[in-house]
Amino acid sequence: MQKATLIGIAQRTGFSVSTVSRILSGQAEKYRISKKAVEAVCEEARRCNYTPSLLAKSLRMNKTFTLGLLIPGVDNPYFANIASAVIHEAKTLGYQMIIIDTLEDAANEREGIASLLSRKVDGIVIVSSDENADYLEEIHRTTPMVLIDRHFEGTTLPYVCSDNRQGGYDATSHLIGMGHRNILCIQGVRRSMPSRQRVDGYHAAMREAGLDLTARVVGDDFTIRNGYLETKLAFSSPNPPTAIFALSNTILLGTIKAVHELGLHIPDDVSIVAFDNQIYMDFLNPAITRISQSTAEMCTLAMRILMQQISGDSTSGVQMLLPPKLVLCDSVSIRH
Amino acid sequence: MQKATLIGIAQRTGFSVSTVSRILSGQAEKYRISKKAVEAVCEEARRCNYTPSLLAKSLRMNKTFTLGLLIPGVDNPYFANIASAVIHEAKTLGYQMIIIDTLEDAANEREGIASLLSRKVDGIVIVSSDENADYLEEIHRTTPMVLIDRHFEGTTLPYVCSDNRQGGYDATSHLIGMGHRNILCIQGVRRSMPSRQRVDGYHAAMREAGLDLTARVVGDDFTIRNGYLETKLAFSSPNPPTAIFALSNTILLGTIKAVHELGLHIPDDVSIVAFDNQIYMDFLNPAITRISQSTAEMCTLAMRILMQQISGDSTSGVQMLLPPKLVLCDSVSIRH
DNA sequence: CCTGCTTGCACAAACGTTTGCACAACCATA
DNA sequence: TATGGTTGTGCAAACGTTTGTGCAAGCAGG
Repeated sequence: MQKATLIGIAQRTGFSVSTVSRILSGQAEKYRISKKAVEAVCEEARRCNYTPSLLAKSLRMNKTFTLGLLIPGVDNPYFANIASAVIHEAKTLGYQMIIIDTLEDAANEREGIASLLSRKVDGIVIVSSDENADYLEEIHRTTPMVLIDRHFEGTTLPYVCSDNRQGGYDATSHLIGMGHRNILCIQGVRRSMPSRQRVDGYHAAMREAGLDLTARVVGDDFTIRNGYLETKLAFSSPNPPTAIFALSNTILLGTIKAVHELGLHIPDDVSIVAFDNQIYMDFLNPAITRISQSTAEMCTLAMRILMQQISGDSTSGVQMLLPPKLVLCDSVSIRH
Repeated sequence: MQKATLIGIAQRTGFSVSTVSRILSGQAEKYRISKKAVEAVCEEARRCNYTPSLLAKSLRMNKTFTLGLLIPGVDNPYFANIASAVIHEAKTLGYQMIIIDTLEDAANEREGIASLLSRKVDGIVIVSSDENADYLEEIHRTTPMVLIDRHFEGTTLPYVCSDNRQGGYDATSHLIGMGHRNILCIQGVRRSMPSRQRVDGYHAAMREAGLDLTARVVGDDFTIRNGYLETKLAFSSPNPPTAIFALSNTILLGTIKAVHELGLHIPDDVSIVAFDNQIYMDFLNPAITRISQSTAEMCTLAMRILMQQISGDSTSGVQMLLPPKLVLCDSVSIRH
């Protein structure tokens, strides 16, 4: 049986394994290997369709050219964007990605990380669903890692996230500027930093406008269901909001569904601002005013930070917040 | 330096590598290893935080517990759905997924496959962007593989796809049944089987209704841009359609944008039926009548087929078409 | 003819596992 | 006292690479 390995080729060409290895890894002239040998080996390699085993190579070199990405939900378009950007970035850097969907569950996350470590990935990119950073800090002592989208307080872990507080503030200020006082804020997973900071920004803007008392924050999930439920609840209350700040694209969809069912119109009956910038938001009628995060840039920067760690540059601990952008559309009306 | 490997543990506990291996891989009682040994080894393994190297294990066992998924675009929500389903299915089966985004490009696809083979993945799931199946057939001779969503003619490669012809037929029939005669069909990537078969179904329905002459098929891409362009073009023609059949969710978005810009209303001025079932379609105003594919089921079945190949059951060559479903919403009006 | 440099290649260890085989020690039976 | 089975463990090969070291042959200069 013909084996398409260095050993097989060595036997069939009569050269040693080391020579074959050097030739096939492009180090022929560095080791001054004869033309004859190079040709014979290449010829045979082509003939038997040689594919180097990255497994063996990785074992020997202690490098896998593989990275891990953990995200809370591939199905959420926002995270799909992140996955897409990370995959492309990785490819241009010569890496392959293993994707793990943690479903917003810390246990899944840990299990996933264990699996990645066992596979000796060269680095980990993570949108964490964990409550605190201790576990990750521990891992980071031995493995390159970068947080994306969600970070932790008081940690030295490198991260690239949006300035969510600013985003929350901008969105709320915009609504206030348009004359709204009774603004409902529907948040995502409470423990997550993005949600907390967006809410912070919301509160800051409300306070600044002397609206502390009318501030209302509800919900606890980045899901359509959550947006739907909280919107319905709010409008069955004695004092329904004139505007809603939906803290994610999924929450937005739920809100819209509820609003439609209630027979209300956007923006005449209720104004809406959402977080995230999904393409379909342009096609909703009306198009949704929103806070756009620069996902692509976030991923590019994160990957750069990861690569630095991998290549051993000790300039670790880089932490960045990217400014979000208010995108004005047609879902906010003036309130007199 | 303390090494967290079998060898290290063996040295530190005084047992042999083989004994340690058997203990740590849960074969202790099979080999009748003493309680004392088991305890000592487990203790030490815990202490030094032992993580088995899947690299070494894979090399030895010739099995990586890793699969590859190639898709034309993670950013397209339809493919994101597929990725999500495949990842979950894989996880329950004990596999990890490497995701490759081919961007609808055959060269990327081949490169990606080469990379996967080099990593010795146990199997490949693929939504192919290639023109024909020759290359894949070649690979399939040595590697378990299953096609998803897109298949090829006259191939023995196993696949699980939607019955796109049926879907195209159903969508078009529905429009015809509602009184439409001038129906524009905006297709996706022409060479892809889904697009071709949906168009086939469209033609069949038109022919059946004696509308061969008014049939019109345009476009060549599963993108928003394509939908937008072709819709604009169609409405600048002397004989604009009364209904549009958009062959994907992305094309639909482009069409909607164009329709809005043209100041037309759905469904009063123009009726629309789309392919794919994305959640946001429910939130467009009006909600879009569509042909829904059972993505989750498709992936489950595909993974089952793949697992059969991996476990060596020679019941290969399973090819399935799943029936799509017409979901009636509000984007089609009656035409008298 | 001896020395020393270049050229071209081979040997063998190492990476961290799994596993077939061997084997010593012990015990029970004949 | 042999014989034979059980119990607990170790040895070493194998998986497919990379790479430091060694070395023989050829050649030039003294």
